[in-house]
Amino acid sequence: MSKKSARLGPRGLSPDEIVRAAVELMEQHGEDGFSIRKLGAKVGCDPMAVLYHFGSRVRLERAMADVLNAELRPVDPNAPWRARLSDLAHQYRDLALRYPRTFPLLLRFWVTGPADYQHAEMIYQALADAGLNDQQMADVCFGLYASVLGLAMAEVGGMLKPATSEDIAEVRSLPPSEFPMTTRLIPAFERQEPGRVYTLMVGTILDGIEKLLTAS
Amino acid sequence: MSKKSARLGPRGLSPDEIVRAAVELMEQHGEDGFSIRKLGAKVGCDPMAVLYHFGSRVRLERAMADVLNAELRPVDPNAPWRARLSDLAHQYRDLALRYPRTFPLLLRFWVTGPADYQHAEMIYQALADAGLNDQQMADVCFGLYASVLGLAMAEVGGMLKPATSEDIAEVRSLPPSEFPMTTRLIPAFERQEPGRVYTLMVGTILDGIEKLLTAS
DNA sequence: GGTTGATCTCTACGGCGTAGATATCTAGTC
DNA sequence: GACTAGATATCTACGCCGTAGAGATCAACC
Repeated sequence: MSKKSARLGPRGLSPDEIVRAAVELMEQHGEDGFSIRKLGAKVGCDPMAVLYHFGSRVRLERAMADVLNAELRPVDPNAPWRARLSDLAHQYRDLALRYPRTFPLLLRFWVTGPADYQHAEMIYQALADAGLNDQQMADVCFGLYASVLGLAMAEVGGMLKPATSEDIAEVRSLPPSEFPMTTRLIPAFERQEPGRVYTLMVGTILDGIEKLLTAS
Repeated sequence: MSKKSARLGPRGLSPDEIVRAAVELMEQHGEDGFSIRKLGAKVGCDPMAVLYHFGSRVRLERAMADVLNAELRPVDPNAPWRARLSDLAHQYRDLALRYPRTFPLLLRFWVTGPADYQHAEMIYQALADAGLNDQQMADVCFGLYASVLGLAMAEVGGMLKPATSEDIAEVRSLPPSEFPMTTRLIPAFERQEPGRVYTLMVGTILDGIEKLLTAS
């Protein structure tokens, strides 16, 4: 039961272990500190063994993205559609926070594997329950997914961080006559909380979806 | 008047020309075909001359992102706030379509330079005219920006493309019992139009922002 | 015990970013 | 016009990268 791979080679390497080590390496040292050679050193094998199992660096990265996607859990199908979509959106945020340096791979490979279809199915279901028509469902599903990933990326990319004193200093140096709103908002920047921005924005998008219903 | 740089070196290289050539090279050959050595060959100078002017590859990429940002034009301050935000959102989409291979740099460097502050100021103004309070303005501005960039990225990354026959075949191979919605939506996938998805989604987000007003 | 095929390692190649020393050119001073 | 100082551009070399291709190793089966 502890061995999941039926057939292992002489070295006992399994692709699963390798890709998990890859994600760990990426999280520890970031993109710049990530290479197939270092991954080989980490798992204790020749770098070419990694390439034997994955074919190329790009395909390894796809597999890494798939590892992240596989951590998403199904939403409660009995919950209201808004709760389901909100849940899923926050799961993506949690994923981004848990794997900040690997998460960007999800943007490079929009569809990483079969698991994606299951997530999409959940979104379609929720949108159908909301009452959208087929065309709207297809469009909104893509749009919602792209927006949510953009929001999560902004967070791991550092855009949603509360402003540092340097940021504030930079904003203060702007001429207030040209940037009246920006300077006026300085106190708001200092109160920036990524979680609140994310939640507010997801709620805003869901409100917009709800509006679609009344319009049609 | 045609010379914009007051002081040029012996070779006549200007950072402006170099960075423009860099964007062109990126668009022609993509990220994999982009390197400082090739850029040097393109502009006809030693690769190290490029690094002399930009310090490092990362700083060059920042400058490339800034070139794209600089192409955004101010929105009409007399237009209604929705029209202004919609205009700006579609400008980002156009930018992505015009520079599909360089555009991802905007996600790597959320703030590329001073021009960004002017765009942010426009958004703040629009949101203020809409009637949001300060905290909402700060939060929504970040969230809107992240969402719009996510949508634009999805488009250049290929997620919003109309489904190819291969995609359709892949979806058809899913068991309809497990993926009832996904299989039902196949006709909608075939009718996918990136522009419509983008417009719908931007409208949806703006609707959500409007809803914020009534709530508070 | 020998064969076979999957697994893994070794070696080498061309390309990369860039540090550091060096050359070249311009502008300013006398 | 010669001299200098500093900006501009080049040259060389280093260590790293992804990966192609050939070869070694080993488990499973006849």
